[in-house]
Amino acid sequence: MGATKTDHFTEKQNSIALLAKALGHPARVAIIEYLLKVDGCICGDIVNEIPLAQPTVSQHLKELKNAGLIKGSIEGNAICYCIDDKAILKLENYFASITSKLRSRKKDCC
Amino acid sequence: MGATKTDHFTEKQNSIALLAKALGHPARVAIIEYLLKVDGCICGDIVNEIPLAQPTVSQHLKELKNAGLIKGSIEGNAICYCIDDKAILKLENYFASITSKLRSRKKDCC
DNA sequence: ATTTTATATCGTAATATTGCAATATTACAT
DNA sequence: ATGTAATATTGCAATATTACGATATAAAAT
Repeated sequence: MGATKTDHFTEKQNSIALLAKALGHPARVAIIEYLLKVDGCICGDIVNEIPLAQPTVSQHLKELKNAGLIKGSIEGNAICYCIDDKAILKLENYFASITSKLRSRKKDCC
Repeated sequence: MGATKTDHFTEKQNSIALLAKALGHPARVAIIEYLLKVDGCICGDIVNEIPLAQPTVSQHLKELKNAGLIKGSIEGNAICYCIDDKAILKLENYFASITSKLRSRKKDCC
């Protein structure tokens, strides 16, 4: 069938999966890292930094935006994209809570 | 064409994307959370906890294992799965380094 | 030896993703 | 008004993912 059965899982599980999925492609990881490197918004030139054709980059940007990982606002004839801190923080908190639970684990395993 | 161009990105970008992709499905997030809840290895009964058919769960387990997020070892006629701490730690560190850079960001944006 | 239990693999259908050429849109500059 | 630059959308081909029934495997229990 091929369509994810999101209705069987909790909202939190779905939202984490959505964010993770958006970062599940190296081009999108590279975009995030580039936005981080330029320290703030970036108007234009993302396309030149990512080794993929312009429509493909545009599509990846759209997916990052849909997932809430980046925000974009029109700035003249360019577009200003930047990381949405909240989403990254959500991921950090999630993994931090997992590692904290792992550290307090009693049983040693595997 | 539909095949990810991994060769254009750094190894780190690819490895983060691989881990993120593995968590890019709510069933796999649910599996990780269940392994966390039972505090250690879990031999059997993962299938009963995830609302999907047994072959589907088995496939998701395989993907988590391929990505290095879980380890599995045969334990009689059952199989013992548990979280691989290193992978989760890698993700936590990655997002922590991003948020730390975000916090020290000069420009306020968007 | 046979049955049961736990898990994996195969085959396959439905759907999603990836990538890009072609084209459209939109704002700015001339 | 026309041209240019930046980005988005459309359409499509190649490939990947998701899900599951059927079947295989392998250890434990009877």
